[in-house]
Amino acid sequence: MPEGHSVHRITRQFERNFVGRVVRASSPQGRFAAGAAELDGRRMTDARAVGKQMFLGFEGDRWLRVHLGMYGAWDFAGDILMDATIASANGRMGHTGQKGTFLESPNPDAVVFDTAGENSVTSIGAPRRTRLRMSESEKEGNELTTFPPEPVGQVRVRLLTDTVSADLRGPTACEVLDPARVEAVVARLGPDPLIDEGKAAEDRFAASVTKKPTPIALLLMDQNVIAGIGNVYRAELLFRARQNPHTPGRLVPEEHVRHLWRDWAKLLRIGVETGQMMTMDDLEGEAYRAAMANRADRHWVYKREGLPCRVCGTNIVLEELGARKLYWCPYCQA
DNA sequence: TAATTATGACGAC
DNA sequence: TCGTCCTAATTAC
Repeated sequence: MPEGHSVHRITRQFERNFVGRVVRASSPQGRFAAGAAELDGRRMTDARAVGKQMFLGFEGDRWLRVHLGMYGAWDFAGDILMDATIASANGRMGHTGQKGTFLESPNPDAVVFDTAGENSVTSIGAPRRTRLRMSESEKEGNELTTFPPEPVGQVRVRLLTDTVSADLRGPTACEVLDPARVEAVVARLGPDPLIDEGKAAEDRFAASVTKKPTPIALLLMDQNVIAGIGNVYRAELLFRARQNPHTPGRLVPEEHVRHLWRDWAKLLRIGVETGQMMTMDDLEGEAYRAAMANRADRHWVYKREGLPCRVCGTNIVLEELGARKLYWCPYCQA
């Protein structure tokens, strides 16, 4: 699945191309006909991500909650605005803030057009007529000859403006909620470093981990403990911390726990900026370029079972833990 | 053409 | 711990 970084990127795509516009909603597949009818004709007012959850806000206090699950995807087509500036979220209050609620707080994913400031990375530029699939990675599709394109396959929801369409397929969750139910979903999630900044969020994560007997590898995947981490980032974060995956949370040194939080915040930002799950950011020069170019060279341990560890040469181990694959180096992470 | 796989999550035992 | 749900791309036969 799209881990946290992709959901934040998709949210920004909606921010750029849908927020502020009147949206036609339909369910070509038919399985979301009632929900689509409820949204149809309303203006989209907001687009937010927390962990792997995305919330699209519409006039009249309607929210579309989407979770892509293992293989969900959004297909955008039309004259698409691409490559937004990464918003700086300094000082924003997140959902673990002391006052207010998630929906009342400023949207940390809001695109900031700061042409003069030092946070400005790229300009938006003109829309480009194309197709773009956004899932765990992003890729452009065939040339777009007619707009809107004919729906292909199992399209649960199609959202459509004058210029852009977005087709949702394969979601594990897709439902219309009122604000109270959005708050309830968000309240159950652990902190997300892009929403919950500062020491309070780190403290909350540390407190949650250091009192549990559960292996740290399972805690990192528990969305109630920390939001947005999936199987790739889990394996890579543990290797980067040289942390044994099986150590119970309460026995992991608190400094390691805090390191994991900060490292996740770092990798998440890199992921949102680049659209790649780049977990070997410490590499330099040619090694970095090779890692960016070749997916197989991009990770320390993920999907490298049986291959020698990049640090010590010991074979990377694959084991099942909680019905998911866990990759780790038994020597470096002893 | 069929089997396999996937970067989730939930509910029933 | 298991079964279940969601879909498409890739691989095997």
